[in-house]
Amino acid sequence: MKTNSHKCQTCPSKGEGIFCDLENQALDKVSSAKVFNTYKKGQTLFMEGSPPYGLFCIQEGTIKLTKTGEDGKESIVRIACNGDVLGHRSIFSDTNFQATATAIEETTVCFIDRKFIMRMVSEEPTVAQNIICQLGKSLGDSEDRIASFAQKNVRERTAELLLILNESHGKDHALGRLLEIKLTREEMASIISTATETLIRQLSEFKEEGVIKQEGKKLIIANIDQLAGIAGR
Amino acid sequence: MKTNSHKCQTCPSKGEGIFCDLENQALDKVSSAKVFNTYKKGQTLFMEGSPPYGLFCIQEGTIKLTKTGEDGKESIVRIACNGDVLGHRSIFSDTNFQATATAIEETTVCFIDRKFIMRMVSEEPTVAQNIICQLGKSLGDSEDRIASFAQKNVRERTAELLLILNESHGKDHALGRLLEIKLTREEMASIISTATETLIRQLSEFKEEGVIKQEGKKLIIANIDQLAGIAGR
DNA sequence: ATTTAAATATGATATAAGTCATAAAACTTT
DNA sequence: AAAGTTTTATGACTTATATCATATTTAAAT
Repeated sequence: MKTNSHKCQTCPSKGEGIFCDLENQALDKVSSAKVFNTYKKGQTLFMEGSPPYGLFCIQEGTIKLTKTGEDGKESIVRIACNGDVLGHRSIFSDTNFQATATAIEETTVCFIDRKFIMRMVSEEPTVAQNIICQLGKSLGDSEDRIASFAQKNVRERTAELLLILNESHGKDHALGRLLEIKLTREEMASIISTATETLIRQLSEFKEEGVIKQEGKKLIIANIDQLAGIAGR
Repeated sequence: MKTNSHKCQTCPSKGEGIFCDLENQALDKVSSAKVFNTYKKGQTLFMEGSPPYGLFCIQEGTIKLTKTGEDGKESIVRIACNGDVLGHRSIFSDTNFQATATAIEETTVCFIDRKFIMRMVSEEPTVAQNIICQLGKSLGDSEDRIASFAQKNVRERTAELLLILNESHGKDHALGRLLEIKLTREEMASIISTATETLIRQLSEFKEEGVIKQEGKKLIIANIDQLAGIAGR
C-alpha cells in the first residue's frame, strides 16, 4: 500500500501542513522524499516507547494519541487530523515516542525520513516556523485541557468537548451541526478524563434537554449557544 | 532595573537556553538585542489575553504559568525555570498570551523583541531547532499530566509532583533530597489539580509514613524509591 | 440468517475527594 | 513587640463521580 506517486502540490492538506509556504521546487524535493501510506481504522502508526524514524504528516483522516497506564487503562492525550504532524516532538528531542498513535477512521499519511526533515528545517525557515506554530498550538490545547480539568465538572467538560469536535469535524445540517467523527463513548470519556458511564449519562441529559440530537450513530449539536453557555465561554 | 550590560556568553543558563549552539559572533547580536530584567516574587511578566511583544528567556529563577477560570480560580498549567523560554507559542502563532506568567521567587529574565527572534529563527537553524525541542518537551510534560489526571489518584499525583520537583529543584541533603523551591501548598495543589486541604492531608500522610520530612518550610524527600513506587514508575 | 461480541444505556451503591469550619503556626506590617 | 494577615493543619460532613450490575441495542463473525 506504499507509493510515491502522490505529489505534495496536490495534497488535500497542502494549505494547512508544515510545507504550505514552500516554493514548487522545494516541494518537489518533499514529494520525492516522502512515503505515502493508508491506515485503516484501528491500525497503529507507532507505539509508545518505540524510536522515531521520521515524521508522519496527516493528509486526510483522524488519529488518536494515547498513553497507557500501569493498570492498562488508556487515555487519549491528543486528537490529530488533516495537516497535523506527528513525531516532531520525539525527533527533535531525540527521545522515544511518548504516546501510541492509532487511526480512528481510514487515514492517509505521508511519512518523511528524520534525516530529510532535519535538513529541511535547517534549509527552509518556514518549515521550522510552521512546526513551531503547530507544536505551540498543541501545547496551548493541552494546557487548556489541564485548566479545564481543574476548573470544570463533567457536564461542562462534555459541553466543551462537543464544541471542540464541532470546530474540527462539524458540518452544517438541517437540525444544527453534525459531528462528522465516529468516536466511541469510551473514547469521548477518555478525552475528558471521566468514566464511560458518566459521559453516556451526560449525553443522555443533553438529549433530554434538547441541546443535542442523535441521527443514527452521529451526534448533532442542536443548540450551540446553549452548549457554549454550559461549557462556560 | 533594565540594563544591557549582561552578555549572553556569560549567562548562567547559556548551556540550556535556545541560543546555546550559537557562535560567538551571533551571540553578540543576541546580547545587544536583549533587555535584562529582574522580577521579584509575585511580580507578573505578562497577563493572559495580552499581546506578545517578544520572548522571555529565564536566566535564573522560577516562573509559574496560570490560567484563571470564570470563577476566578487559578490553575497552574506549567512551571518554567532556568533556560526555559516563554512566549514562543504566542509569537509564532500570532495569538495573545493564553496564560499569566508570575515569578514565584526572584527571577532574572532576558526579553527579546519579536522581530529579532523571528529573524534569528530564519537565519540560525539551531535556534529554531532548540525552540522546537523546548516546545516539544513542554508538550510532552503537559500530555504526561493529562494522562496522570486520568489514571492516578491524589496520592499518586502528589508523589509524582514531589519527584518532578526533585528533578528540577532537588539538592542533596543529609536526610535525602531537599526541594529548593518555595511553592505554597495552594500552588502545589493547583499543579496536580486538587483542593489545598487534600494536598496538605496527603503531605501529612507522607510525613507520618516517613517518606518525606520537613525542615522549616522546605520539604525533603527521605525515601525516593518508596515515593517512586507510590507514583507508579 | 444466526450466533457472538462489542457498544450503549440506566439503575443502585460506594468512595475519593471537595467543601465548610475552626484553630494554630508562620510570616507582615505597623 | 503587638496586631493583623496569610498559610498550614485537622476534623466533620457532603457530593460528584466511579464502580458494579444488568439490560438493550448495534455491529461483527460464522
